[in-house]
Amino acid sequence: MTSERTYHHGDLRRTLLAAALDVIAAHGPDSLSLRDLARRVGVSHAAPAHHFKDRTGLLTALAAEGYALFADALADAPGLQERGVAYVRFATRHPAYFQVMFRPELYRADDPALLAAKARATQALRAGIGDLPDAARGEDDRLAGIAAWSLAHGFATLLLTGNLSDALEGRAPETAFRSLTGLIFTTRGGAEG
Amino acid sequence: MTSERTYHHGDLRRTLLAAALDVIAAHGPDSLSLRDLARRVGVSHAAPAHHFKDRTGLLTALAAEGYALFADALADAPGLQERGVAYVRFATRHPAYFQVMFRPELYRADDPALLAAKARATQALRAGIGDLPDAARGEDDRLAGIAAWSLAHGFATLLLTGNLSDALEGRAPETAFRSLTGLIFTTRGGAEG
DNA sequence: TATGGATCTAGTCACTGACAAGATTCAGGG
DNA sequence: CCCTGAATCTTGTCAGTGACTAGATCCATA
Repeated sequence: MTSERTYHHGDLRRTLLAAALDVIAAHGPDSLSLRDLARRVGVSHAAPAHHFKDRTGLLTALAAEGYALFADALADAPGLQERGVAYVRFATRHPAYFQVMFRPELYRADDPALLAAKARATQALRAGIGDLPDAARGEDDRLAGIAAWSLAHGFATLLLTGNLSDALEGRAPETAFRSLTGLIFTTRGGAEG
Repeated sequence: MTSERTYHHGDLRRTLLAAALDVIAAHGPDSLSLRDLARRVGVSHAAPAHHFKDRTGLLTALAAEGYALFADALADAPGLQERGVAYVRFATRHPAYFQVMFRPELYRADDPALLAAKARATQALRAGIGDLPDAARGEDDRLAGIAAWSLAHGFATLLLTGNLSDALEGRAPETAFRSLTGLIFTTRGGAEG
């Protein structure tokens, strides 16, 4: 498919997304250029526009994909603590997705596909704090949920920005996060799913 | 000074930084353009280069200033919990500084002035977890320090990206964060400075 | 094999960051 | 008072980018 070049690429959309992930993982979302992407893939500079309309469109597609994968990763994790670990693991394994997802100014936050995937991820994140909807929960449970989210998100973010590299001293991030949460949440018995 | 326009601006450097803060607070660091900045201030498009060399230079200066203000804000806060509240308050009051500070790809992380300011902020952040250096502390204290940092940073980051707007339901962020930390850290007695 | 839609190319425009060369202003010494 | 050097700012230019338009090519299908 990709070896013999024809006029029609075959799966340009998928190829562009993959290339974009590479670039973002290596140099961040800011340095992502549609023209550079087109050059890498070997198409004209305007080809990406047909699949994504514009740069924001491509990043919107990436964010939607990211939220879908994120929801899967969270849903597979048993218990609150392991869901936090899965959160951190996702950030380290898929830094490109993660960075785009949490920079809403990069994409169209009202995109239907993205909203659906994000809702699924939010759902997976909330599960286990209590299976009740937000409104039916106690104030403390809601705050604890925000706390757990903040803890995982802060750890992941600091990690990706290089702010924990010396503090961890070579420890695996996931392991450090697991023992860290154990330290905090054991007294409240928050480790059950 | 600013009313009567002469060839020499008077304090162009300061004026450019202020304008940059406005733009970043309104539209994020990505949309910051040196040429737009020059237009706003009323100088030629190349004038900013003399003070900051390039775009990265301007953002480096902003980050350094931000870390200095951040260190002050943290140092003024009594106790670990209030230091966390100060962390969140800084993020909400100075979103432009905060965003730039925690996106190291935007600036020159090896800049001496920036390193000094950042070291001061790190010092202020660590104070109270234990006045010992990292290496002399117990494993648990070190992890608890990372946890506290992650919690505050995650909360602040989620807040600025709009991810907590519905979860907080109109509550003041600082207040919510205070009760949230109280919920978690009370059992460990981590509220003393 | 003809047709219409999907996919991709080529050309262009305004904008940006970076650089180079020159103009203006200021401070200080003769 | 003028002269000189340094600091500050302007003008001109170049390559790279996102976005848009028109047109070329290919494919399915009838």
